[in-house]
Amino acid sequence: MRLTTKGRYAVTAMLDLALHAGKGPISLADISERQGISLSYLEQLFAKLRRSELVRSVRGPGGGYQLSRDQVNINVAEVIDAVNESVDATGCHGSGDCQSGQTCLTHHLWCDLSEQIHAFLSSISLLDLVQRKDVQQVAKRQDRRYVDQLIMSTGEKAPADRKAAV
Amino acid sequence: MRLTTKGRYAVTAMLDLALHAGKGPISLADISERQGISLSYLEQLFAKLRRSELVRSVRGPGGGYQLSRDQVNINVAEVIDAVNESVDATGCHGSGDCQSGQTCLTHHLWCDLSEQIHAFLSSISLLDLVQRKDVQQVAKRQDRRYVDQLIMSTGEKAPADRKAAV
DNA sequence: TTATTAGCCGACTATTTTAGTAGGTTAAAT
DNA sequence: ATTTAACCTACTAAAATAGTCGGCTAATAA
Ligand code: FES
Ligand code: FES
Repeated sequence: MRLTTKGRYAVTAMLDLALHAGKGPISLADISERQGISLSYLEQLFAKLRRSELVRSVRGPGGGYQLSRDQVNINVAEVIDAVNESVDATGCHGSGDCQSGQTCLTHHLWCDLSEQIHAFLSSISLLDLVQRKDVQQVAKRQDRRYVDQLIMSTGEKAPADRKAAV
Repeated sequence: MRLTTKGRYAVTAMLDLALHAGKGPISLADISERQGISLSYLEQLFAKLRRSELVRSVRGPGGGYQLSRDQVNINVAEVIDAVNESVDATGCHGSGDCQSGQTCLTHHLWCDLSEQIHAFLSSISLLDLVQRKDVQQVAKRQDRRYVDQLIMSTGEKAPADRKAAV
């Protein structure tokens, strides 16, 4: 079992998509900027998310990604699973044969744990996350920061005027 | 967050110790044999388990390891923790600053998950495991196999007589 | 006393995974 | 025609995993 940045990035990116839904496709460059994730790495993750049919892509200018299902119908467990980070805690992947073909002493414990984690993560939908106060706060901060950077790069306003400009 | 063979081995070995408690110290060679874990690797794991004061060692012939506390007072979470496999699912180790010093979008989700896993694993004591039917069955099989091998290596009985010999 | 047992300790290593980078191709819009 | 942004393959540095190897020390038993 493992849960590293790969799975965390995937969930974060999907949540970013959910938060900015209804404004047309979101480009990976935007997500990269807002969430601080390398663009090329995001591309790899989204290739997997697309293969798992969790997102739809639109090519060309103004293109990007959209959730392929309703937010309430996508849960955290399947996002993590899509990028090959299994939520499985057993060493035998459930088959009960990790000790030279036979069941090891702790197999059932790991099965129970896997079930526990899976039940928890699959009970949480993207909509649940979008509606959380703490998520909304962070999202607000990120959007402000993002707009700031856009203005900075266009580059005609002094830092003190930034907030007024928005 | 990670849960690999390191943590699984540690729990398995500790459970082996619990199952054979009351028969004096258990040598790592015995555990290695029964559980199919490399002896040298076990030594490394037990060095950590000893530092965390989960086991006591007895040196010399007839020596080995014993649980340093009652089975009911050792839980799975602390065993995993002792071998440096954190049960923490966050990327910031709880400090909430993984996105260049600020809290990332999914921080609270991973905190919740960590809490969930920790609550589950710390609610299970070695005694709980020892009392499980499935554990007892596997333990029985392993003990039989182990005795078989002892006889084989002493080597004076034909395979057909093995069971009678015990 | 001497051999054996079994814990203790440090260093070394092959393999795998992670977290990326780099460089290009293709489809759609302006 | 140019730009945008998805798409794709291959490569890579660094870290972690799952060990191995060799030697040392304390305690017991012959
Ligand atoms: S973890 Fe399933 S048999 Fe060991
Ligand atoms: S996981 Fe804690 S801040 Fe990102």
